[in-house]
Amino acid sequence: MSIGTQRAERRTHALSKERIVEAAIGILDTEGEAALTFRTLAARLATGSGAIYWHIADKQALLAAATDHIIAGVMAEVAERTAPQDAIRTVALGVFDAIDAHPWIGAMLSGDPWQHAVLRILESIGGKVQALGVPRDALFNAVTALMNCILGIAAQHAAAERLPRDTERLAHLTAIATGWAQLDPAEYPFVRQLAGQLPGHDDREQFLAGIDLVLTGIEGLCARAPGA
Amino acid sequence: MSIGTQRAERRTHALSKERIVEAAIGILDTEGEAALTFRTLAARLATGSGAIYWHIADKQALLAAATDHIIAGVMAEVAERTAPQDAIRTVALGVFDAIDAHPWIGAMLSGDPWQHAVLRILESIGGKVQALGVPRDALFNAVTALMNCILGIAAQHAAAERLPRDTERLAHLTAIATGWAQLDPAEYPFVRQLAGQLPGHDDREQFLAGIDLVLTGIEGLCARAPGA
DNA sequence: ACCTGAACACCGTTCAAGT
DNA sequence: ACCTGAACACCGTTCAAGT
Repeated sequence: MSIGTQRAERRTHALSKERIVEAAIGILDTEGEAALTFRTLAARLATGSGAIYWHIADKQALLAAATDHIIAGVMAEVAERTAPQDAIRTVALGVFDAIDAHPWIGAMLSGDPWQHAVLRILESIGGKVQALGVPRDALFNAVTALMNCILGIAAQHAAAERLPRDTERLAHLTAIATGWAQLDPAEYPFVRQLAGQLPGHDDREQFLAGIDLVLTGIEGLCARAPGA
Repeated sequence: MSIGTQRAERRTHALSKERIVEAAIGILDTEGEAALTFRTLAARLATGSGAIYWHIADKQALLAAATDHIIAGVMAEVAERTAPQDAIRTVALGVFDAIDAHPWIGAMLSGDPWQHAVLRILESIGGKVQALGVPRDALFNAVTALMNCILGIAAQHAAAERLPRDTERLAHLTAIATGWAQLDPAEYPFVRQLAGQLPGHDDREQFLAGIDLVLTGIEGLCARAPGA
């Protein structure tokens, strides 16, 4: 949506929920969460701030709609014709990459379990977990646990990444690790020991390792079930 | 804000970071997240709003300090002399119950991985996971995954619980489930199928089942390591 | 029906001035 | 050193008035 030279060009079409949501995503992605206000959004859409309320209830609904727009795109892309484990990893990585590309959806996804974007993920994962052979009475807990772990790990990653643009990742992590190393040895022996591994770790690998732990646990549920 | 008898009693001692944090927790717990402003907090402390800034950097630091205060209390209570698995479950349930009692810490814990409260949990869990016999090169990923799952699942629960006081839990869940059941069968077959189990489920059991999945996965890591 | 933009009721934060 | 509270620069949201 980068128009380059001028921004608030004359409106060619009427306002719509979709155009508002896309403009909001543009602001969130390029200028960050704090930059999205009804005033900046109205300016970009070349309208009054009150006009937005004709199409969207309030700011929370706007953010939920923006999140849903992105997650819907991700879920539409994941292929179906692979083994359940791989399909689940694909969905999980899709969510991870989406949060990485749009950090602001991290807080949204882990902040409201009833929003539509979460339902999409639940649906996408659900059938695959079922295909794994999880017994019926364990399915509810297994699927929700898996989804919450995906959202939880990905959200923490997104929050960790949310730092001043000029700070480089390695320098930032090194600074944090130095802080860990200086903690009281009597109170924080384990965290101190972990400090050295912090700067060098790979986020994506860390994420997938976490998902695989949950998948291993879910496979354990299937062992006692008969059949495939 | 109901002053009851009277709230803003004469200050007997000087302001301190601890007194400010405790007053903030009081407001957050009794009146909710939206009710905490520097004005209401200053009123309760019988001081000017600017005085708070002498002791605490800004609102984010205030919320982080309040979260740390609560988590520090929880971590101090967990016993040490049990088997690693049980000890981990105890810590996890402690976090779950703390988020249940103080829903506002849910968003805080899953929104900033570098805050001190998260370090406390990491430290508390870390030694126990190590005691489980996880190989050195898998420890970092295993511990962070477990912690993020604990925070992720508990945060989703806290967010789900954050609803108008007059709505009763069962009625609310039933309404959500009805919405699920009315989704398009072609697009949401799985979620529709899950709808029936939503109103009757037990949150605490759901949480523990999720943690146990991760623990099973972690035990799988230990199998290939020699020794205990 | 849909849009405009001033107005309302707030915020977090700062800072000159007090003690 | 520590506190006061008015002032500043914002918010989200509403609503009479326009087209």
